[in-house]
Amino acid sequence: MSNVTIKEVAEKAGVSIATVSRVLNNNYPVSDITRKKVLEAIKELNFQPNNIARSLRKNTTYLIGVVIPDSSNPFFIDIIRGVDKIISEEGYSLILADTEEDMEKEVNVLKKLSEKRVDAVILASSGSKNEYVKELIKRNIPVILIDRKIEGIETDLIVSDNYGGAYNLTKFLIENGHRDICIVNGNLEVSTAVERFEGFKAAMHDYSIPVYKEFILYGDFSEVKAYEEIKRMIQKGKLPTAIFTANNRMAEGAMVALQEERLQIPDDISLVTFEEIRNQRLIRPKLTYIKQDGYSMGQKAGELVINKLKNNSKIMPKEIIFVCTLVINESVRKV
Amino acid sequence: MSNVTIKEVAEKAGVSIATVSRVLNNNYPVSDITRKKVLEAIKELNFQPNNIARSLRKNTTYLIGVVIPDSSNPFFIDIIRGVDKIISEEGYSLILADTEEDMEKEVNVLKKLSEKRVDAVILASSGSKNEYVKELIKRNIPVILIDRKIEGIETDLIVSDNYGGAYNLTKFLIENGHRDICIVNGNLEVSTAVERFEGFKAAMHDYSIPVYKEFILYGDFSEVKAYEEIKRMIQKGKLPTAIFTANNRMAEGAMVALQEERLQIPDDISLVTFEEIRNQRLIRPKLTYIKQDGYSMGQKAGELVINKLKNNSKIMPKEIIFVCTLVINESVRKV
DNA sequence: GTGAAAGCGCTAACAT
DNA sequence: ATGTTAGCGCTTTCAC
Repeated sequence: MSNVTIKEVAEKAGVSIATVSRVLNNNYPVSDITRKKVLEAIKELNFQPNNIARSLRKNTTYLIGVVIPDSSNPFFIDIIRGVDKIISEEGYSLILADTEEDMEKEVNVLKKLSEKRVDAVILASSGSKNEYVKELIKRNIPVILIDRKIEGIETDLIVSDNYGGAYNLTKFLIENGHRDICIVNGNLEVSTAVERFEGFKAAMHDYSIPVYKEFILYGDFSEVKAYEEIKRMIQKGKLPTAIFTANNRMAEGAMVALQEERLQIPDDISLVTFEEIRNQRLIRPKLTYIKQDGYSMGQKAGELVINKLKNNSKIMPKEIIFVCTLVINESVRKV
Repeated sequence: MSNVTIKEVAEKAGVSIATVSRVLNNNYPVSDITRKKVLEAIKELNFQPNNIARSLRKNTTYLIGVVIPDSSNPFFIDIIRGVDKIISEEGYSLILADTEEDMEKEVNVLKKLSEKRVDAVILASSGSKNEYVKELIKRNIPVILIDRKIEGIETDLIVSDNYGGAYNLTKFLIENGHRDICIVNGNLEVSTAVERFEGFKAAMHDYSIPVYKEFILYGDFSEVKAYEEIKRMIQKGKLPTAIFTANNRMAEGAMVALQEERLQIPDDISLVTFEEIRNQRLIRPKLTYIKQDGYSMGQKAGELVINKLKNNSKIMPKEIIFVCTLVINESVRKV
């Protein structure tokens, strides 16, 4: 039931509150003897500084908002872990918000974070348009975009090379003789989905392979939608020789669908995906996929934020692109 | 670069700051005409209330700390999601902290949360002893323990029936004819590990089956430790007919170890585990396991917290036990 | 090296 | 229904 303040400490130590503040912050000269008295009083009273008062005064909360679209996707959890690793060492805490791929929720969440006066926001957006982000920047809250771009926002950006990765993944299929390739897209309101689709189309184009409309499936990054779309395609009867899913969750949905339809990977159909699925090592066959490094991306975001906050730097916004590597396993057959 | 305050709004609207506060909080009568003026001024100035000032004044932050031991374990992420679901609807934000099964980190994290004046803490502890938690409670910060108990703390508690679940899981093995059963324990400083071990031993005892020392493995809930311990046991040459791992991560480690040693589940050896592994559906064989409901546990924790905060209730601490169900799949052979 | 005092932006008790 | 004002707990400028 205690709520000891600096004032009580000052009284107990027989000094002014200013002095207590000085030993607390260690930023002004204080004689050894008074310092000792103050520290003793702090210990005896079990005093704990009130960071809210400090925040009000200094206009900084040591809070960083991290906004992700899907906390059931381990990729975003990796990002979280990377961010936390870096910022917690510097005394910051992480406010986590999951928008569930919903732009309306995203705006509400950002508003809430802004009112709570977070020092910065790291955002993996649910769309490619979000005017409210400009509001944050105007209010002097640095925003770091991670994984997903937003149109018309000049700020730091940390992304994977989605285009290049998708291109290489498609190329790998083509070089293995595949021509009838099905792509399961993510939500095309999101930059990563668009870029992966573009990379796919570019590779097909470069090898002069037609892209059939019935092999372009429109998913939304969720497992269930991918599952449904693939099921529907199969039941229509015309099958591709290979499927490319635009993220890990949709690959999981694809595997379940193929399993249910008794289509063997890779004998009956090949499957590749962007981003590793969970427990890859225990799943047969192991999928050929494009590896992203969410943890490092998160760390990088953390570093950028800290740097920005410490140096209050008006440095030019950085754009950091993580190269993705192609990991070849056993889910592609030569045709 | 803006930082509009209530004062500027008041000036613009030609009223006092108290009136602005009143329309903001909507808790005192204000005439329609003044309200309209104020709202207009707010809109025009793009005013946003400063929650730090409000927090200082009202002594509440609408921040809830959630402390977990391992954010790479989807069970704890489920808990987070459940908590977030409930509290975000009520305007609260979630500060996430991962202690990585490290008690020292845990204490530091709690200290930080306390200084940041979170309204409550939901804690899945890394150990069964944590004196600092008492400190929080003394400081009037409600603490809800989730998943893991702490000795000598009188507070709300949300746990699985670890003892019962482990008992039933062991019983299932026994009823399938197994006698040489190996258990891979979690960190026995943690209540869940102890209770699962106790449940295991009780079942063995009830069926008068000896527990051999060489079949008691001491893991720490991590995949790698379980992997190593099982490898070591196998290489010693004496094999059980079944293995019981005390959590999902260790089951994953076990599967990798068995895979590498070319031991087929369940033909060469049976495997069961507490808590579902990731992507269970895609892994052969599907494991027989004890299902926990992290999401519901998290929701329950959220509800308890909200209830506590809203009613400032001095209700007796609740102890909520989630029954665990045995899910029978194909990883156990009859012997 | 230390103290007095202003003030961060808000809420709420007290006036009117 | 509205205004005045004290004060939440701290930091920091200005004196001395």
